[in-house]
Amino acid sequence: MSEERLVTQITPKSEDFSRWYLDLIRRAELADYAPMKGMMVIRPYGYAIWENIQRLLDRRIKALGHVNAYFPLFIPESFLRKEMEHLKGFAPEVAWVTHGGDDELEERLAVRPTSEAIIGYMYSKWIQSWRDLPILINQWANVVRWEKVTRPFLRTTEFLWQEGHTAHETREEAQEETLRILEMYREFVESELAIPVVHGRKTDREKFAGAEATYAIEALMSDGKALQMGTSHNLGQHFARVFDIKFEDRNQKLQYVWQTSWGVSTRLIGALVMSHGDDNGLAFPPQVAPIQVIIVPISIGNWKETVLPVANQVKDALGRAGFRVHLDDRTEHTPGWKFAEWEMRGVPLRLEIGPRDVQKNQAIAVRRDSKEKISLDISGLDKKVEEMLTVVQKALFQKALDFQRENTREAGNYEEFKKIIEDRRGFIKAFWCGNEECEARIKEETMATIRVLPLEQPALKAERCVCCGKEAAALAYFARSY
RNA sequence: CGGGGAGUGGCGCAGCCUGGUUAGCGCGCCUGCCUUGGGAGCAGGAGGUCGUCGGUUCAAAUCCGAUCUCCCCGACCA
Repeated sequence: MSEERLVTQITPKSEDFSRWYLDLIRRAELADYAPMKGMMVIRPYGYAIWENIQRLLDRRIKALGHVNAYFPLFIPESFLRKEMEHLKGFAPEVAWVTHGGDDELEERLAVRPTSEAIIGYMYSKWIQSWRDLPILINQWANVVRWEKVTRPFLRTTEFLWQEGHTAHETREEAQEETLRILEMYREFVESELAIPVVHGRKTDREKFAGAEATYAIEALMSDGKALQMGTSHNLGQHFARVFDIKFEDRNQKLQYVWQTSWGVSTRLIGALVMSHGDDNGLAFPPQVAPIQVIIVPISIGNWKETVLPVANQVKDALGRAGFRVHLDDRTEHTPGWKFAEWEMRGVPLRLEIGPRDVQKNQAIAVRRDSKEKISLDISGLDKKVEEMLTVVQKALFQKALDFQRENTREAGNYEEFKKIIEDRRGFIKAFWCGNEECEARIKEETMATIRVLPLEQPALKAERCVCCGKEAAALAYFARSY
């Protein structure tokens, strides 16, 4: 019966993945539509996830020597125009400010779609000597891209992200930084978000406008489509030349700096929904869950005198131990209703405390991911909770990893490739000749694109391109993507 | 941006084709009683002017036009 009721609220995942995703985001109060096209409000329950992501990622960014700063939201048009390749990449989706009050501006201002231009300009003022390098700056900001098709969290007109911008003395240093960040993202997403990824280089066709090389982490969502989770760009000296970012090197020669830029966005929240959610709702990894432990008192008889005080003690104890814990002591809902509600909201661990439990000085702990129930002694509960959250975190990752492995297939020829994409989706590992025409043809005919070229490439012998049959240049991961 | 579908109390929908009293239904919400170990029950009650603007008409949720927004399918992207 509870299953039937849920169905009326959230479309089952198997029936319509897209509606399931949208229903869930609104029912769980992660976000709501704003009245302007493509814009959303991130509600407190959703924003709490972003705060957790920020905290956990910011720690890693700083551990690698970066510092935070903040650059302006507006960028003069002439700055964007200096880098035509960059401008062409973003021009169709830039929002322009043309007036200040009633007065028309002499020069239009772009609402930043990304900050390379304004940061490049500032770096040119700040950098003179090799002693000024490297510059390792990160910014937490909002950016605007006037996208034609939008989806909550996955692609919105305005979104929140973190963008790192570094400048280095040598090409090698910049490349090292680019890969160091890629690894940081991989480790962060896998260990904190419990989402397994594949990582590697993007093809020229898919790389960032103005970059020499783009690297990315990509994950498989549970509908078999890939989602780009983060990118790290080696910008070479493109922007340095345009913005005249020069320094006198150790040999007293004037040269341009070598730059990188990299970012992850609120899209990660959408990835959490699509990776771990099921027909009962969300399932958050404990590391980023807004609430890690929900306490539901079993309200029977004089529970307010007997059960509630114990529940409060447990809440306080877990709170002191550092857990994000919430006690649902509302009187207008039954325990059963609360069970279903908090499962839908993805809380990883539930503690049920009723009169019987109080008698025995115990609580019932229930995992969101497996529904497994066990009794725990209330004394020393924090240790047990810690253990269970660790187990849930690992189990979610393992489940997602199993899914990724089951849905990563090899295609030896184009017929196989097409069949897999049609029937199963998922990742396809296949060889590619390196020719952009094959890449384009595959996209045209199957809607699949090269997500990444893995960094660790097998030694090539007589392998053939899955599309044209000519000599292969690289192994690639293909998928249909968001 | 092209093709298709849709906007009616908080949510999900019916009504529209064939204009005509107080715009219905389920869930939710409020009050009371009674319940509470997997989304309880009964009784009473509040809440909408039909996305927005304009037109046709004696009369518009219903017909016509424009516009905004959402969803799906394609072309473009964190």
